[in-house]
Amino acid sequence: MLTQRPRGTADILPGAVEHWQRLETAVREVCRLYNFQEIRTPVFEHTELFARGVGETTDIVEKEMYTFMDRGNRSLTLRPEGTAGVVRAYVENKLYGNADAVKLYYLGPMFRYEKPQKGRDRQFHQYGCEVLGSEDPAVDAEVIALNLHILDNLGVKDVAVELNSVGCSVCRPLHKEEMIRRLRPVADRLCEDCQSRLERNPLRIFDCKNESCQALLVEVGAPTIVDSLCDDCRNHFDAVQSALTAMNVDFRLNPHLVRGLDYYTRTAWEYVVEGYSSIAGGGRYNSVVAQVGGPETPGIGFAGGIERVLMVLEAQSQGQKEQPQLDLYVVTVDDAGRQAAASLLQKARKQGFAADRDYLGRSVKAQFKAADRIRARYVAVLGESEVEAGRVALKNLATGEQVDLTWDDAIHQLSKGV
RNA sequence: GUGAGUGUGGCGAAGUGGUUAACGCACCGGAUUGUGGUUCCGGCACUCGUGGGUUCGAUUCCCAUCACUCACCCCA
Repeated sequence: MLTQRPRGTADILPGAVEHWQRLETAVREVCRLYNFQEIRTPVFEHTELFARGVGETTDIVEKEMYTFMDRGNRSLTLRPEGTAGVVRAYVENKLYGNADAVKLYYLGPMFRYEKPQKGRDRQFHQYGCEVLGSEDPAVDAEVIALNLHILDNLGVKDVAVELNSVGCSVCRPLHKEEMIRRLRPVADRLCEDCQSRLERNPLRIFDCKNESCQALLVEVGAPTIVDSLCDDCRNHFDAVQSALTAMNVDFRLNPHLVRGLDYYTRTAWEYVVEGYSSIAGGGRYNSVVAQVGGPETPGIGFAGGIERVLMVLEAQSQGQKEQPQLDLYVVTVDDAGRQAAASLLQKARKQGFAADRDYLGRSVKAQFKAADRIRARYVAVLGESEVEAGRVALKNLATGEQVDLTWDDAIHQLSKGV
């Protein structure tokens, strides 16, 4: 147990961490292009924030939060998602004082107490963007495009954007009522899951894989949410679509798309790759800021699952070769060589070359194999004769060429070749 | 949370109620001794997830537990 990580957590080891860094770099770079700025908020917040911000009746709040009492008897919760904390920071620091809409992004660990499976850990990681202070449909389109840009830069292929509008506080309740009115009389013919969905979130019934439920929806003529939008929402949704088209962003309408968090209004979307669960998703949330105690402020954002994006990326990029990791590997053949090695290594490193050596006293042959394994470009052989002459045998591992040089010349040589 | 499956050396993977648990890869050493990615020879390494129980005896049978995988739920 001592040597076993907690369930649903992962060690990100060398070899994998490079992929994480690449993703993080892509997020930062693309966000810069769209003039989004990074924000870092605490990993835990007052439990209340999530209860109010994410929604009391969501699965997240009802059964997935990591909640604990601290020594001061405060109820705190490890953040299950990123938006609530960002909104809290926005309100607390009065960022709404800005004339412009505030464009923020974040990156970091999130926590949900769930049964782990592929692409679903208890500590997982998201990157996400939020825009606070504008309900311009152009913002919706821009945010949708932004993540597509990130995924594209990373080389994720075949990403489809699924788009829907889930209405607002005016039209959604009406739609919900209508759904319930039509389905309640035949509720006993719905599957078990859908019977509970009917009261909580009837929209989800459209997502049920059970054919009889789908047939029942048709039979009772249940309206989709997009068909029930109020004029304002309809216009907004139309404008978002034209903006996306104008930006050359492909999307497909999915009238059944529902997002899990209660706070979404109007635009809701997901990024899906065939054969995988959605790798990112977002939505507009026009009531969250007020919900959390700030001034009535519209917001919109998305979050991407880092593990999920990397999973797709890995599956799609089989057989990509690694880059050389080391410029120089010092092979020592005897005590004289081993003693001189440190000095040669430091000289090389101070010149900006990545350099390493053997510390296990292994044979020359084994040291060469090690140099190969870590893809060193050059090997410098140091033995008594070299040390006495103040020289090294420098071998290019790719070409097999080996030359006898002074240390300075050898280090100079490192900057040449590939 | 529900259902199913899996858990043997660093990795992959055989195996049986009973003396020293195969093999492959990797790793280490050697092949006239200071040179790599091929070959040959030799070697190191396993509390058989963990804890109980049955048994003269269990890695192999039973129970529990932990972890992982898959599906559902839900989500990133």
